[in-house]
Amino acid sequence: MLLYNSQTRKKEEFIPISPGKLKLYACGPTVYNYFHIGNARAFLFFDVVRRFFQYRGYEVTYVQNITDIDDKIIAQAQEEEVSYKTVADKYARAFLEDTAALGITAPDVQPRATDVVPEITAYIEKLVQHGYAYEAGGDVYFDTTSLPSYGSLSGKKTEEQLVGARVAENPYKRNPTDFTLWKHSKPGEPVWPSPWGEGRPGWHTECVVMSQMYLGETFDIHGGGSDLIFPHHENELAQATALSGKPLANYWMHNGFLNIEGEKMSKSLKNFFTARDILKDYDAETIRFFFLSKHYRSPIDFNRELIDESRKALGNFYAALGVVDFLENRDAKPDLEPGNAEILRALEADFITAMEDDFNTARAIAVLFELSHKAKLDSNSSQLRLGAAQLMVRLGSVLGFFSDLDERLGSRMPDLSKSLIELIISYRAEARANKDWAASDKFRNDLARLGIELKDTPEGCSWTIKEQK
RNA sequence: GGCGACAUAGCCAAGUGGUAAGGCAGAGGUCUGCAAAAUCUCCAUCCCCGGUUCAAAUCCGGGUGUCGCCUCCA
Repeated sequence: MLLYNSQTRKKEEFIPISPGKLKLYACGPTVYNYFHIGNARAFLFFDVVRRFFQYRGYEVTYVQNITDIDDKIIAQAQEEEVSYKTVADKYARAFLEDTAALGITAPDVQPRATDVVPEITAYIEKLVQHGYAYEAGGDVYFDTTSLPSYGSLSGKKTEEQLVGARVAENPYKRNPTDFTLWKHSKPGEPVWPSPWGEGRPGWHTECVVMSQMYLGETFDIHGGGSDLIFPHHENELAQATALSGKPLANYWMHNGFLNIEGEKMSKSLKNFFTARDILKDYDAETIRFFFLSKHYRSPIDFNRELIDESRKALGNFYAALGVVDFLENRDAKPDLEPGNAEILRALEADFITAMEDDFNTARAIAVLFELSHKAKLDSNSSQLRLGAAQLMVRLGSVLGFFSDLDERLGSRMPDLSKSLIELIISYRAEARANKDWAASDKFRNDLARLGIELKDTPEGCSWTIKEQK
């Protein structure tokens, strides 16, 4: 298993801390608004990381924080003219709803910053005691010059930061790169007690505390979007290194950004899409396919034409399932000739190889297409076709596809409805036998209007429910 | 100013030394009452210029172009 480690900027062989176990932490949302489609990419990707390790037999512990203390939440509360807590609760709930709608399995632990404030203040106290942090003007800052290794994750040296000069002047900071651990409160802001007076913790400390609480001093993978490398992850690492002298995570993984029509997504350009909005137009698996069809570290351009393409491509998988009557045969054990069994084994190996090469999901999807092709090919034995379809579903599930075959393939439809459809099809067959094409086409068109698509095959007429969206 | 990424067919996208996966779109054939589906066939020499090598999309150097981070941000 090769992973690209952002810290070393190389692909490295993955060696778990405990054999057969994966401890994974990925940064979750700050709940000040509905999360956008770019966030969705990160959440989806780490969902796939988790799924793949599980498929490979790992016992995975996946922790994702919910940041519910933050300046942006305070600002949003003022804008909506409601309480701070109302905003945090509202968007935390929306986050859970929308990730579930995207087919993302909930992490094993989803701690909230507000639940761990005492632990955070204790952590900051230790940093102060050991000389890595100092109080100034009611705030507490981390002294970046106290840690020689500061900058090792992002490759930034503290001296160079002075040149950039984009950091706002703060008279209390000893060094421009020092970052806030604790902020004193202004009137009307939510507060928690601390040795430095009432205030609230900074973002960087929340994450390091929550990750170590549930995963230990050092865990396997820490992930998030590439913009988090600096300063967020750099600062988490600095705090952890200061206190433990050990790495926070052995591997740092960061997904690439998403552009909208070739431009950076931003509210001012009005090209800002929430996942919630996109889910109104596209189903979750189409969005998932769209993201996974490109490597996770590459930037990706989001536009409707490309997602329409993804939808069509994904439809091929379902077409293959329809061809082999998958629902009726999903549990059947195909009786494969040795040669055919070997073909399927080789394809599964290809899939694993692709995924073990730093999560090459694009190549993994190509394997699914090969399986789909095998399932559809008339000249293949019915046993091979079924076996290919079953493998396609099994491997596709690792990527998060095929989550609701019953719904998608229509077997949840009440038997009465099914019987009615079959009845209409039998009338149409009668009309066709009498070469009454007008009647035949009317039956087909009327059913099509209801979203039921008929296909005449050599074995008779089959029907599928067309995707609604 | 510092750091980094990317450049493959009309579009999307794999591919880090041995002569270009896959998807979408397109063209033609088969099948079909028609449609759809299915199936068969076709469709690139990898931004430019040098270099290394028996051999490079793949390594090195130099260009050009696009993008990101350095400030809250997935």
